[in-house]
Amino acid sequence: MGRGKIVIRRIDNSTSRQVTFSKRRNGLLKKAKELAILCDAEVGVVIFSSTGRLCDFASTSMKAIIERYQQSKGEHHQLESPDSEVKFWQREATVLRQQLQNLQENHRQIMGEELSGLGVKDLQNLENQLEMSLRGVRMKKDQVLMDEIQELSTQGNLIHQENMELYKKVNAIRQENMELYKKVYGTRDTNVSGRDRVNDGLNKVDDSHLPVCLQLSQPQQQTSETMARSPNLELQWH
Amino acid sequence: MGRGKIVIRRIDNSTSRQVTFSKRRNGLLKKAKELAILCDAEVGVVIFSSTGRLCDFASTSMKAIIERYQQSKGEHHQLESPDSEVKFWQREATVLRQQLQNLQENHRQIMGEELSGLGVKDLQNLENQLEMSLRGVRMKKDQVLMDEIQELSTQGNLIHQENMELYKKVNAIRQENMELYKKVYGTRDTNVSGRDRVNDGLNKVDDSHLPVCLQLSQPQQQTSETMARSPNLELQWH
DNA sequence: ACCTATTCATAAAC
DNA sequence: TGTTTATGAATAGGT
Repeated sequence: MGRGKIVIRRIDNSTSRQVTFSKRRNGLLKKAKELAILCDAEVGVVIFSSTGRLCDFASTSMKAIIERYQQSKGEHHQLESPDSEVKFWQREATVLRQQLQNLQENHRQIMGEELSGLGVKDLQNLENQLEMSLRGVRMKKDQVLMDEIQELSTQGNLIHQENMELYKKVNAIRQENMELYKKVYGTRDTNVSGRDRVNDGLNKVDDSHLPVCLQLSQPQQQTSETMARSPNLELQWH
Repeated sequence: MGRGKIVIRRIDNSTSRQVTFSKRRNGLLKKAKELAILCDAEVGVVIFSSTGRLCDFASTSMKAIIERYQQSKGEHHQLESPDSEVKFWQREATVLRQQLQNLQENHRQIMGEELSGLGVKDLQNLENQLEMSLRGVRMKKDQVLMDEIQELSTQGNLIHQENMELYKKVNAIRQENMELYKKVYGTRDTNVSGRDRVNDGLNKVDDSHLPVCLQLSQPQQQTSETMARSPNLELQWH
C-alpha cells in the first residue's frame, strides 16, 4: 500500500519505525472502530509502542472487554471464596446482556433500521403499528405504486386476451388458407411448383396450431382514462 | 476499498454483517500483527462478534498485555480482591439492567403504550422518532413494490415480443392468403358470385393486404380505416 | 505534515 | 466459507 512493497519485518531505522508506527497505529485503531460499528462487535485494542507508550481503543469499555475476555477464556483469575458470588453476577450480566441484545434487535426493527428479512405483509403490519402511534402521513406514493401494479396487471390481462385473439386469428387465416389451397389445387389439381411454394409458405406457420404460452402483456394503446390515472410512471415496455 | 464506498454504520443485513465481520476481523488481526512486527510494538486485540464469539490476537501474551495495560492505567484491579470483582460484576449488571430498562421504556412509548408521564419535548422526540421509523419502513416497502413492478415489466417485455411474433405470423399467412387468392380469382378473372362467397369467408381478415395494427382493445373489429391510420407495426408501448 | 504512486483491503457478486 | 473482481483505502517513500 505504498510506493513499494515492503516485507513485514522489524524496521531497523528508528525514525522510519516511529513514523510507520504512527501511521499504522492510527490505521489499526480506525479499522477497529469501523469493525465495531459496522459489525456490532465489542472490540478492544491495546498497543504499546516500542518506546513504551500506551495507545488503546475500546468500543465499549476496556475494563468490560478485559473482564469478558477473561471470562471467555475461563481464566477466572483465582476464584476465591465468594467464588460462587462472582459467578452468579457474571451469569447475571450475561443474561442481561442477552436480553438487552434481543430488545435492541427488536427495537432496531421497529425503528426501521433492520428490515431486510421482512415481506410486504410484515412491513405493512409494522407500518400500521407505527401509524397507531403517529397519525396521518403521506400514503400517496404507496398508492401510486399499488395502482401501477394494478394497472400493469390489468393491462397484462388485456394483452393476454389480445394474444388469444391473435391466436384465433392465426387459426382462422390458416383455416382459410387451407380452403384456398384446396380451391387452388383441388380444382386445378397438380401444379407442382406452385404447390411446393405454397407448402413452404405454410410451413412457416405450421406450428400456429400449437398452444402459445401466453404471458402477461399490455395493450398497445392506453385509453385516455388509463393514461389519466397513471400519468407517467416511466414504465416503458421495452 | 471495495466495489463501492460504504458508510461506517451498523450493517443491517445480518448475513452481510457476518460476512463483513469475518473479512474485517481478519484484516484487523493482520494489521495488528504487522504493526507489532514492523514497529516492534506490543499489541493486543480482543474482539467479540455480535454473536458473542471471541477472537483475539496478542503479539506477546494477552495476559501480559492486560497486566501491563492495567498497570499503565494505574488500575491494578486488585486482582486478588474477590470483593472488588464481585462489585465490578454487580456494577456491570446494574448498568446493563438500567440500559435494559431504558430501552424497554422507550419501546413501550414507541408502541404507544405508556405516554402518560411525558412532556411536550418528549412527545416531540417520540414523534420525530416515529416519523423516521415510518420513513424507513416505507422506503423498504417501496423498494419491495418497485421490485415487483420490475418483475411485471420483464414479463411484459416477454409477452410483447411474443405478440410481435404472432403479428408477423399473421402477416405472413395473410400474405400467402393474398397469393392464393390471386391464384384463385386472378387467373380465372372475375367470378362475382364466387368472389363474394370467398369474401364472406375472408370477412374477418378483409384487410389482409394492409399491415396489421395490433389494436389490443378491439382486436377483431378493426376497420380498414383504422388500419390505414396506423399503417405501421409501430408498437408503441404507451 | 503533506503528496502520490502503489499496494492492499475489501464490497459485491457468485 | 472461498474465490474473483472492481474500487476505494492505506500507506511507503519522498518533500
